[in-house]
Amino acid sequence: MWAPAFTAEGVLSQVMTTPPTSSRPDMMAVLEDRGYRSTAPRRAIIRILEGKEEGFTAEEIGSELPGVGRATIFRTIKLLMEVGVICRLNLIDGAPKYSLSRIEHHHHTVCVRCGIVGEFRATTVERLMRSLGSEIPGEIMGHRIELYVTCDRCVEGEGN
Amino acid sequence: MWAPAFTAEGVLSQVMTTPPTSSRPDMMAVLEDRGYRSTAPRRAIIRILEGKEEGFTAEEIGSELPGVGRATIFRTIKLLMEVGVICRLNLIDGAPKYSLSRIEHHHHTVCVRCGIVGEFRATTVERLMRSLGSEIPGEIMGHRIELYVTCDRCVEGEGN
DNA sequence: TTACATATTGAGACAAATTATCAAAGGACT
DNA sequence: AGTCCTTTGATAATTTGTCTCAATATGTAA
Repeated sequence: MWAPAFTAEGVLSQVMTTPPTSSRPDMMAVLEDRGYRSTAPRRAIIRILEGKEEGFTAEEIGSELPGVGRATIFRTIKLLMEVGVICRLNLIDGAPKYSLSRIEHHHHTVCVRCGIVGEFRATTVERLMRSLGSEIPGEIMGHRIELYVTCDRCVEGEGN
Repeated sequence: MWAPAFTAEGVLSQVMTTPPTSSRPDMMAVLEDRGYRSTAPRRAIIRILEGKEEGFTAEEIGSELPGVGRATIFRTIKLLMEVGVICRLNLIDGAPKYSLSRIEHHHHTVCVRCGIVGEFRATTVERLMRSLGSEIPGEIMGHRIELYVTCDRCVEGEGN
């Protein structure tokens, strides 16, 4: 068990990494607000997700919850993405991973070695995106930025 | 058959979209330079790829080349990615798609409706990435930016 | 141009990540 | 409790790749 890849520290509005304790939405409440029912499997999945600070895979959740069907795991993940409380990202090789969305709009860092996921938000990024908008044809609907890094932890443990 | 989502026009170093005729590397030559053999299946795949202006899927290539084994399609795509002449990107839902790399380093626009892919390069993006580097823990190894848009064509044909 | 060592291919099994089907079970509301 | 509609689990099917392995094609040296 270890601390998240990084925490906010000395960074201002420019670049803002997420402290692990930043407030998260009550995921079940969000679902209920949208008319979805509060069921035991959903609550179980959400409870597991709440402990995930650095991204997770569907398989990971599944194996922590034998008893809950695989299809339900995927259905719930999909639902949570729809309502915006988790989001999907891709490792360099395209392998899927999910992450909690604790701050409105953000982007991810993914360690190319261990796959650990971090979040950051930078107002400059948003500003840039807005200005790109006027140069690029079509209506911009959204964007995704993934920063591939070698996390501090992997840099240190280089030799093993 | 239709024109690419957009072409360079009135945009300078700031944002630079790719004109469809921009010079592309001779993909087979690139492979040979790396010691890979020039085989009939590889040449066939590359010939198809050369006609793809807006991104393609592996399945698409496969169905245009019955006769070439599925494994070979994937192997060749992988090889071309390794040598850097094509790259992989993800649709909003995570579905994979590939695109020719006609400019060194670039990013993609993907239509959320029709999936058509465009490329752009913006020096501002690179500058931003460099500055993010100093704020984010770990060594930045690379990044991926995808802009999800509704392309002009889909905006027009709204009602069908 | 033949001859060989090795790279490449195609078929098909296998794997991972989802999605679809459908009958059974579970919530919400009266 | 009863009803209606949502959700679930099991399992089949799909999609996107990778692996194995025997058969074939290439590049190069003779």
